[in-house]
Amino acid sequence: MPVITLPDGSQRSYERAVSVAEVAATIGSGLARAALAGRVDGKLVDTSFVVERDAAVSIVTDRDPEGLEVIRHSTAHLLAQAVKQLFPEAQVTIGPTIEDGFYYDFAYQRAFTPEDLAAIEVRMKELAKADEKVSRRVMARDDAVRLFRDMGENYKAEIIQAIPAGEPISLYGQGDWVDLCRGPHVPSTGKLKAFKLMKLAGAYWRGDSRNEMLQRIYGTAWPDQKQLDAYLHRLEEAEKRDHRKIGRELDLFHMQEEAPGAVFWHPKGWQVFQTLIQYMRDKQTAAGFQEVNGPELMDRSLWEASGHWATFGENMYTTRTPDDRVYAIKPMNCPGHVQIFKQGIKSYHQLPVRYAEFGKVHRYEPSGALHGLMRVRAFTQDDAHIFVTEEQITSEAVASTRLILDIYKDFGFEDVGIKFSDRPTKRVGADEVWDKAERALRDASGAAGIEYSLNRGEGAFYGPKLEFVLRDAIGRDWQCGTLQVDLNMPGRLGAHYIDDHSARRTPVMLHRAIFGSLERFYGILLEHHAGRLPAWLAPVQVVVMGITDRQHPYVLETADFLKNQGVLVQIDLRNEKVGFKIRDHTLQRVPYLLVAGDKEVAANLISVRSRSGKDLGAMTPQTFTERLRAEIESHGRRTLED
RNA sequence: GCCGGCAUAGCUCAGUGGUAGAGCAGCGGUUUUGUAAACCGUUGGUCGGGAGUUCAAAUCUCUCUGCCGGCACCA
Repeated sequence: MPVITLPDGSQRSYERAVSVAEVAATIGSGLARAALAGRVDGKLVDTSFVVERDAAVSIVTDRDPEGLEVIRHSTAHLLAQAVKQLFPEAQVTIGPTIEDGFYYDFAYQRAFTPEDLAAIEVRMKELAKADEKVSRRVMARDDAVRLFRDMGENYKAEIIQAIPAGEPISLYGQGDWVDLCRGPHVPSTGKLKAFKLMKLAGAYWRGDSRNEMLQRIYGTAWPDQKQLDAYLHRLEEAEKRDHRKIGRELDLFHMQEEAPGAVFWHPKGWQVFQTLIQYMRDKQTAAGFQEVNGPELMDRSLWEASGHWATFGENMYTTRTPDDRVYAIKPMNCPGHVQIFKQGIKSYHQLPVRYAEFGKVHRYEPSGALHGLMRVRAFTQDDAHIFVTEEQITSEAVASTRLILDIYKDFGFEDVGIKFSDRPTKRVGADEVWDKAERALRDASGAAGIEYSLNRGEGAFYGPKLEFVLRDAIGRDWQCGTLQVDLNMPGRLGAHYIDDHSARRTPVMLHRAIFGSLERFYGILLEHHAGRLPAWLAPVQVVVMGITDRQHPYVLETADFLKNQGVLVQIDLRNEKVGFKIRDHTLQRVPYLLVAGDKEVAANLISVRSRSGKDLGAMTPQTFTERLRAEIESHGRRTLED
């Protein structure tokens, strides 16, 4: 005689044990139809789950996040069912849900083609339309292993084998198809109304590159067609802000096959790059950093001493010179900075020593990893190394953390996540040293009052790190900044300072980057702003144009004035209608367009239009410049449009 | 690096074995223009590189390179 408590607190009692579906039906027929799963005392279950004693029950529908999960998970099963019907030889493996959808990995003797994908989707729609009942049953582990092995599903059998023997295994079936699954699943395939297969890809079995490659089919699923369409539209919008496309359209940079993973910066693109560097230079100088510059090429012996040769060697470019020496092109700036630190004798009075470099590094990345500006082989780091005493670690780490978060705000990134990466398998230094370094970084995090998630085994080979992760305008995460405590490399490279007892001590080195890779940060900015860089970053801040060629002298004069005030300005004297010029420069995402006709010339004014199409009225060039300067100094927090 | 796809004019893209195309951009001209595309004319490509099949290859095959989407790796 279960008494069931619903989410609104109301209670219903039943004569006998009831299923979740029956509970839904007694509440209302609409809810019964919408029920995808249930939550019984907090546990997610199928609608067929039978409640035998008093419990808190809620009905999960497609309006609940869990409901959407269930839809996606069940759609993954539907995909596998369709694949097995069309390609009986294919073996199933795993099919989890992911953000916005799901995937399923299959082992099959030949590659699936885009045509196969279309056929699979058609079959999925047929199966959904047939509205087959989804049933759940439980069996002992070894029976399940035997069942799947008999079906020729060796991967699945391997997965189940890994489950502890005592645990019962739940199987889900629909029509002729059965799969191992924890569930829950929709009660019948007819609940799956809006899905689409997205792409084919390779994926290693168990995510290990030493294993064979399976074929992964990605799909997306939503409660209804409208939400599916909205999702597909979002993808199209995201494609429009692809930095590679924007870079070409705005003539910022290009890449070509003779220099894979390296960037050719065009004049406008380099202007932005320089703005980023200058901004960071000013911030760092104010924070007590000194800019240095180390050599690109250093002898192999130095990289052996630093530990790079052994632990990072396969990512390094090397060159053999006519005198038969082997040099490596620097993949990191730290060894160079240690050399600078080592010159002369450093006293503890001088610490912390803060060296910063806009250092261009080269790393031989796997060809498949390259991706526009986001993943390149030649990139510039805003790399700093702070040499401190052990006592200074905390205060310096706290100061760096503050600086990092402060700088991200200027770029409009308020949502910053922090990860703590501890010792990796491939590392240098004794475990006691790592214990100490990890403790120091944890203490510093505590002192800075930041929260982080743990990223096990992802530290650098020389020390643990904090990683700062930005979330961009379309919700993607990008790891940019880093702060690392290094108790290894200074000693390996023979750095020391003299302490207050005239003794030689090895300094601790903090590695710190804020942009991380300037190239990548630039790409993130382009996508974050969809190319509409705020005026303080824009390569061309203003275009001045006339209506006819009568205004040309005034246009030139105005542009000169702006230029002398430090504004990045271009003129447009082309023989075109003003509408054409407005369109052209708007597409180029120029923040402000200044138009001069006879009226403006007569009154010494300029008409101002923003790239968003807003008419900001006529003002003197002087007023415009002052307002633009205020916008630039605020890093776009206050604009002319406000 | 691995799996799959793709590579045609500056850009976006047609062209599936029989003389390489369109729109935009560029160039020349006309037009002197008031806030997202005036009009007319016109230049431009060893179809990513190499090899092969064929009377004939942008098109079929092999191979190399690069790019794209994933995986693995990672800033």
